[in-house]
Amino acid sequence: MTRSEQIVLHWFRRDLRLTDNTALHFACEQSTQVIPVYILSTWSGEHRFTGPMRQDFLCGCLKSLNANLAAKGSRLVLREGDPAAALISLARETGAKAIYYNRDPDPHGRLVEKRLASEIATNGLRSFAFDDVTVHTPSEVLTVAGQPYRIFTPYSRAWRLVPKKSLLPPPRISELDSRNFPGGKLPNGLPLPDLSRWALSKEGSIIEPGERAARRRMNAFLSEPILRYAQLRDLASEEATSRLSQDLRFGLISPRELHTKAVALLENPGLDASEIRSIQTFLTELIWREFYFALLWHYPEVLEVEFNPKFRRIPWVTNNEALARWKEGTTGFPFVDAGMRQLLATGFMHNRLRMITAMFLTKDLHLDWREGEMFFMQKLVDGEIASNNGGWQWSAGTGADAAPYFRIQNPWSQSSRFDPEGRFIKRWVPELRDVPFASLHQPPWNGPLARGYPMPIVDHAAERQKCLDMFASR
DNA sequence: AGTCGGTTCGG
DNA sequence: CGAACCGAC
Repeated sequence: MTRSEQIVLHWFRRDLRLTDNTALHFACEQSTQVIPVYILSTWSGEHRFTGPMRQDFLCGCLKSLNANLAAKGSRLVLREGDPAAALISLARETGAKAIYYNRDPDPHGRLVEKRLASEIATNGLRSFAFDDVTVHTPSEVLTVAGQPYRIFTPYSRAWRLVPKKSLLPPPRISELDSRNFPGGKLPNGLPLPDLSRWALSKEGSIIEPGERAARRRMNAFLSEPILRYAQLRDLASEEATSRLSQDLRFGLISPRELHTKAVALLENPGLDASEIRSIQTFLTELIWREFYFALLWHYPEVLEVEFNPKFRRIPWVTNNEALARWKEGTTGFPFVDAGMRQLLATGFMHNRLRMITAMFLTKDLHLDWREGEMFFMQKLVDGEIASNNGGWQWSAGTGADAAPYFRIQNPWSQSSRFDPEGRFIKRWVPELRDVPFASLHQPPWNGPLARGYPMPIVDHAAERQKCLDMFASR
């Protein structure tokens, strides 16, 4: 394509940033005018895969993206409905000849791209798609036989050996100025959305959205906490995780940039062994994210069934009362309830608590992991289909390289290991504020722990045994 | 990215 | 008699 007088669209999707954005970079490089567009969804009320917290974060990100574009002399053009139809009609209105976008590797994203590709061909338009959501695409990390990996450790070994692309140059003024983003000439669009668009209302308060806040979090984490990540990340009351999951989910930061910067820290000669181990532990977490994207790419059926065919006939129980108690955080297991209430109040849950609450749902209550998977998607700001499914199947013991079914976390001993003084529990379950912390780590033998706090809904030791029997008989 | 129940070992 | 270790699930 020649650069002269070429108008193109950049379709923003889950890449809500200007920095190191692959499709946006090439759109700017290969055209003279880039029209930035985002297509809003039109559903209303309940949604299987999202909810108010994540939609609210999205609204904040769009507002921030619009402001960042305005600083370059442009603005975000918002349209709605079927992306293929909306993009084609916007291209027709503006005389754009091509649509640039970053691929969304989840099944829904792939479907939309397929429709766009087929409709675009009959409209005299071109599209240019780029890989941007992960450091490596699923097809870049395969066994020597060309098969997808099904076990994490060999996957991660192969992943590390794949050559890494270099980062895109920081955007030059000329690529992002008003010649590329001609604000005055942009077509009209919808106003920036708020939750009323989907007939939702907000409950609780979420982390700050937008590229600037995300970059601040990334730089803060890389400047120091990453060096203690291995020792502290599992402690519930230490805020020692990276807190970057929602930023990767919405593409507020580039996974390549995060990876490159973390690897660069390893070159620092002043590091001691535990600091090196911490950086490597964090890199391993990034690779888990890539592993789950690859699994969902190669095995999209995991959204419906257990990855491991051996466990597709587990008789998961239906118990609406128990499910409701789990959802609202009133199971009588302090650590489980604290995690669930953190989720309800903030749209976030500490990773250790995600495992514990998930194992509690599947191994203590014997409820279907798909119920928990859906609930997490509806509540989590960082809800990512691939990682969420991978995590749930891991916890349920049904997944690729999952926890063996007999590895069952004990919610009482987990809290004594990872919240010894009960600080996390007391923060999120205020009824328990005055309970001596030692009492939080064992089943109460003497009536409720506190007024207004329920007795445990099940006996962990007994349910653990039931679970072992249920799986062993498969 | 387990827990449990059993055994061994040292004070 | 508790901590450390070990195999089984």
